[in-house]
Amino acid sequence: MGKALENKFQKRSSLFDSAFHLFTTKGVENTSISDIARDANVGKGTFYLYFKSKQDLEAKLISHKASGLFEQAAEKLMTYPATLSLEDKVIVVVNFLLDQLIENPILLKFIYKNLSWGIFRNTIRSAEAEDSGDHISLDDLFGCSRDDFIEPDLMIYTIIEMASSTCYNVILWQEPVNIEVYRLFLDKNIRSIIRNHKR
Amino acid sequence: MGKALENKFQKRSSLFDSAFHLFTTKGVENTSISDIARDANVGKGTFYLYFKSKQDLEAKLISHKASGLFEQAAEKLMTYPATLSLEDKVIVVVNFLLDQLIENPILLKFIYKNLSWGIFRNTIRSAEAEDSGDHISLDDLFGCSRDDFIEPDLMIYTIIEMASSTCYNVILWQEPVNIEVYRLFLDKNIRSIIRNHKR
Amino acid sequence: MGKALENKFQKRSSLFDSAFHLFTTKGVENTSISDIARDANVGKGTFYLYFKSKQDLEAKLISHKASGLFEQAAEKLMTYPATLSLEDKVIVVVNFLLDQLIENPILLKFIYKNLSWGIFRNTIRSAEAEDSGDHISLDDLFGCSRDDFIEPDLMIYTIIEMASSTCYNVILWQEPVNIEVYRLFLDKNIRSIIRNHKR
Amino acid sequence: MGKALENKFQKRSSLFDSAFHLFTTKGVENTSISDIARDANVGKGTFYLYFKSKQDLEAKLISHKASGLFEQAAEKLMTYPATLSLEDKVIVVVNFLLDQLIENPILLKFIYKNLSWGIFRNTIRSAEAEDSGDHISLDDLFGCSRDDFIEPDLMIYTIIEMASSTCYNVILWQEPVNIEVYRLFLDKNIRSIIRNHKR
DNA sequence: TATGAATGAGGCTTCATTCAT
DNA sequence: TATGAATGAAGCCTCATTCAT
Repeated sequence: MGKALENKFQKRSSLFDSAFHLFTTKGVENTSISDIARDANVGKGTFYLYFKSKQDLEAKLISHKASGLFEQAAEKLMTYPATLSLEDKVIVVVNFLLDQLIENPILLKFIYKNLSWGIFRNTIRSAEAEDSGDHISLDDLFGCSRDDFIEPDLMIYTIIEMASSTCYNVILWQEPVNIEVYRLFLDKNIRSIIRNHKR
Repeated sequence: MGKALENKFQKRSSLFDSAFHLFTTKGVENTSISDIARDANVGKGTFYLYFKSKQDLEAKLISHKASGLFEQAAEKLMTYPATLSLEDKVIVVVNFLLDQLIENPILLKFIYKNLSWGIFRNTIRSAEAEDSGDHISLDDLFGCSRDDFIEPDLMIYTIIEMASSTCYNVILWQEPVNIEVYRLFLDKNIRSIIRNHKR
Repeated sequence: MGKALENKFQKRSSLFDSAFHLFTTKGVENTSISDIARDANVGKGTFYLYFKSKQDLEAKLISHKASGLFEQAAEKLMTYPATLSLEDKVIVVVNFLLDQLIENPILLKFIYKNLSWGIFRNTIRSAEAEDSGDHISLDDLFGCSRDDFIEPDLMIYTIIEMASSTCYNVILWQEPVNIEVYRLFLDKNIRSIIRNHKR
Repeated sequence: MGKALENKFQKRSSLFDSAFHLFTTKGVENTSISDIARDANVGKGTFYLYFKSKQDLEAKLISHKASGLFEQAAEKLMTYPATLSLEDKVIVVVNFLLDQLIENPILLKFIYKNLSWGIFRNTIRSAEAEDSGDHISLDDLFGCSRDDFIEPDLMIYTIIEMASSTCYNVILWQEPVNIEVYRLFLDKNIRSIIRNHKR
């Protein structure tokens, strides 16, 4: 039983890995379920035992990858004193994510358009996903100082959207400036946004 | 001759309209070239007289729509005194675009992820496109006060990315706040970004 | 398992039969893959499980049919005493093939231009084909008396080309003479060619 | 009028040239009427003013090219004394054709499968073609010594089929021997065939 | 649970042919 | 006579999905 279960997880994991590899290499469009099954050394029919469709797999894969990122960010934050101001906490998190994506541009390419409010909410806040168990909430991330801000959700939303949408070109193509120059302004802009939301 | 030429423009235009309608209704993915041709009352082969592929049409359509938007924004700006500060000019333009997209959320849905640096540069700055003739430059938009700013391109880039990526959910789903609330903070944030780039 | 394998052979065989029927009836050009699949009571996609393209099927079909013919010729030759002169052996083989094609003009029509040096060498001599296993060599056919002739390959080549290219019109259209008249001269001419190559 | 007629011939000729070029370069199959018209600098509709279809053009082109060859062969024969034996005349003609095809393997490739009894008869003997006027008859070629042979048509047929079908591989691929070796045997074999038909 | 052969709908694209100019 | 835009039938091929083993 344990072995069967292990085997099951292994197959699912293998499908995830193959899909990620193919999606980032050939593009989601040009990757067929056959391709994924073949690459995962799994029968074509087996795919349907784990995922309803390519879209289903794609969503779960994004969720999976994004979860991993945010988890790591949360862990990173733990290493800092809890007394850190929210402003500094956000900076720490954003810069950590930036570092991750700089190191792993393929991951960036994949979750680019999806690492935004929708996925953030679904990934971080919800517990409906099957990948549940290891979720963290927004409040976990930033502590319970929400009362100090006007529209704190909007604030986070704006920061995430701005950071994720701008970093894509900067990291991948050094456009319109390289990442080091960009980081200076990003930090400044984030701090401004936070201040604009202070009560 | 004149008639033939007129007919040609009409066909191309008809294909554009049908494609826009179907893309925004059913999604680009679920729209086939057959669908477009049928909707445009045009033979399937006729499509290929005007576009190389669905991707080709999509790119041209985005460019076409975005061009239109920016042109209108530029015209709008003309109605203001030229002595307006760049800060105010940007605010005027962004708010104009916001108004357009609020009025036309379908257009927003379509150009959403594309109204960014890449398309902005290609659409506004370049003249290589076949749809040329009616392009406007970044300098036309904001005057020649670039020297007053550090990394003015990055500044514009950041503003465009932030505004376009945040407004999507706000306009379409009133998430995480409604557009009127959002506008207050957007203006503040834009002004902060501009100030952060002042020399 | 045995059943599945049997089913597979049956499908392939069915596709072969349908293709042969349609190719000889409507011509290769005018036969679509859809036609073949429909005639074989097989899904269109199934075709591609067995053949890469129509050309692929065509080549395999020619090889298949020609192999069959030459095998039978070889078997026929076995029934004659081994002491037969090469001249007589060739006459026996050619006349056997002629008889086969007279009886089966549709087969003649199909393999007509292909039953020549290229296909002969590829079909008879090579073992690289997937349909391998039942190939016979030129030496098997004629014994090892090659040393008695100048350019024995050229001799066989000339005979095959002459016989195959002439018999087409004669068998199918009785042009310029009927087959019985033709046979008299063919035998004489073949014997002459063989003598012209004798050392 | 003369100019219009000249223009007409020029267009037809241009279409012929382009078709020959494309047919021998890309193959008949892969050449579309559009290709031919474009290559000939002629409107697509214009094609249909001169030919009914690609097949029509192909037949006329083969006829055209083969006619040219045989005409030249006849002219060549004129330079020999009329007292030459038929055997020698045939050898002269065949060797002349061989020389032409050696010099122009592209032409060989094109008319290969077609330079046989059917086209020979249609090209040489018939007068129904639109390219008429410059035809020569079999009798013109060989004089009126037909009575000296049994089945003279079959004799010529056999020689033509043998020579044309064998020379293809020999000239183009030097298979199974090179052309110089082949020529020795070809001449011998032709002479044998003629003798086999002598009364 | 795992497989992969079979399916056929439906996508893309080409091209012969027509016809208004 | 000459053109080439327009057409839509028809071909090729892919692929998500099913199902018997």
